[in-house]
Amino acid sequence: MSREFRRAMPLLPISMVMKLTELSARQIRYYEEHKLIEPAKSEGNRRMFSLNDVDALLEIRDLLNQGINIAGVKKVFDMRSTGGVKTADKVSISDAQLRSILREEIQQAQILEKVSLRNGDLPRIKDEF
DNA sequence: TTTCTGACA
DNA sequence: TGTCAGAA
Repeated sequence: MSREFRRAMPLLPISMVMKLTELSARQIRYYEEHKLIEPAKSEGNRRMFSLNDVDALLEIRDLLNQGINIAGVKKVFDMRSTGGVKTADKVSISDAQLRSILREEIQQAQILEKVSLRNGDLPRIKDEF
């Protein structure tokens, strides 16, 4: 079981992770703020990333590129650690996960649409007075 | 020199 | 998200 141990070893400085993941330091820190990753810290409060962190960041990047937001990424991660879909597909999200997320994305979009409609009504109402 | 945090656009 | 300032 030393494989896992090594993958969990915090070895890389943020500069390396930036190159490995194509992400900016700003983004990496932002994802950390949102608990998507939890890098270890070392001398002088510097972040040290493990290979697992890099993997996580790569997935976060892909998920984000698929149009999923931070909240969605969180759910995917939570679902993996929490419930059923443990191993298997790490390459691509399972259909169930994708649908679950998409469903909420659609709901959000609908809500936004309503909000914008309401805002659009305000000016009209004002004009009537 | 590199990275950190906080803040503004 | 990018970028800047000030500190370690």
